[in-house]
Amino acid sequence: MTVPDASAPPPYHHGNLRHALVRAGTDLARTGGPSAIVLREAARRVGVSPNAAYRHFSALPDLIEAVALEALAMLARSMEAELARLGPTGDDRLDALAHLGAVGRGYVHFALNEPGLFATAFTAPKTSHGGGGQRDQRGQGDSGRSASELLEDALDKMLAAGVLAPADRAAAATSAWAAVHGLSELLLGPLGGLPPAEREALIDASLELVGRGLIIRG
Amino acid sequence: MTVPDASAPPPYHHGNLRHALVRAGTDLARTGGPSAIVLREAARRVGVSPNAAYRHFSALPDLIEAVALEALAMLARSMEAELARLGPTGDDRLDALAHLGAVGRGYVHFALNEPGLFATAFTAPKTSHGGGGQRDQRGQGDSGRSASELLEDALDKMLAAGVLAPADRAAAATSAWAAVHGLSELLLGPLGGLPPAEREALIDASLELVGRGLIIRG
DNA sequence: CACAGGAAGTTCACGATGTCAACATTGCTG
DNA sequence: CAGCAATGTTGACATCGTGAACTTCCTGTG
Repeated sequence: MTVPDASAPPPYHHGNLRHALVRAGTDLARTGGPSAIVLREAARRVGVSPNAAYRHFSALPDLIEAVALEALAMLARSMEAELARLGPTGDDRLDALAHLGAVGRGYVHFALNEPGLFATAFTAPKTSHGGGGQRDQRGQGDSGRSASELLEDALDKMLAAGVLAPADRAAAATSAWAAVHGLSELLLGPLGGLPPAEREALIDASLELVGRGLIIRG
Repeated sequence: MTVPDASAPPPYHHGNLRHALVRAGTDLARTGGPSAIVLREAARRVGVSPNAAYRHFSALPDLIEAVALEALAMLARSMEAELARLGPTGDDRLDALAHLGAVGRGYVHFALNEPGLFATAFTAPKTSHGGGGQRDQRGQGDSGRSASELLEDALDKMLAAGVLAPADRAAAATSAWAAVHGLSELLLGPLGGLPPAEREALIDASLELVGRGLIIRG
């Protein structure tokens, strides 16, 4: 279904090498994290000479960054998926809280389901930011919104529902992100051996702590 | 001052190669993170053949793990340093809160001051845990307590002061750790370009959020 | 419709790295 | 003082990222 015409021989030179390499790189990262992305192996899997990659990427870090962008998009999709299974309760406040929780859950679950890609998503964006005008660096989900934008949306909803104090709004994004990101890393690293049951309980507890910290006092 | 006897020629074979290699590896990690730890270079710096390292480490990951342990110890020391500058206020509750804050601040500051070592501290402990009886895996600070133990101490103090609900005690450690760890990673990664002033404000806000989430309601 | 231009790949080559196997050295122990 | 075992050294390999030069083959121009 991906290939429109299977009978024809592979097009011109290859067709779309760049995309194929990113796919191969993604597969590598999936099982071994960013350091598993090895240029020669990716080329090998695509059936092309190692140096062919240099027609599409300036160097290895460039490929890795492309994979990271892909991973970021998947992260966003995971959050969207969790959002999609949300039923409105009728109470704006509860809805807003649930919204934030879903975003967080989607985040942590992506990390747990795709540890290699998750790790890849957060490494080495050191390459020049180019011009400087663009506020978003791609990596969006199906809704066209990036992971961080989905978080901001959730916080805005809380603000609108009156569960989040305007004064806290600014730091809320980073704090919430930090809590969820840290939890993910911990679950993948030091707390790796945790049984699924305890793990889920911990996720719930942590998300609740974030909520408690954010919610307007009283 | 580090070398007790500078007049004598280097002892037997080398003296204490293992330690020297870990030191060299630490220096490498300091500027480039775990991936900058390269066996041959470490050996080169110590003035020894590459393969000499294999008398002390089964392979590269083994060296990296040793460096990670060293980094963990420095992390603990950073937290201890922050604790040391704490003046008792007379109020147990405030003391407990300040204690937790200091632990968190020591954590984040270490991450910011030693990004490479911080990154190294949390990577690839995948090697077999050996027997299975030992509850602590080294990496202690000068007080003999590891970073995670220092956190637990802070939480116990909060419990004793009545600021932390016993029911929350279990998840508190992980949640607090996650928040602080995530904040550190974010400040080093996606939020890397933040000006110091904003950064400090963010740290304060995040630590306060953790406090708010933990503190007994009311 | 041929053909030049250039994009996309290929082949060769190099230096660096992790690691294995065999060999050399040296301090300690009986 | 002899030999053993720990500690280092040499030599060799496969693999990796990457640069330079060469080859194919699509595509736009006359």
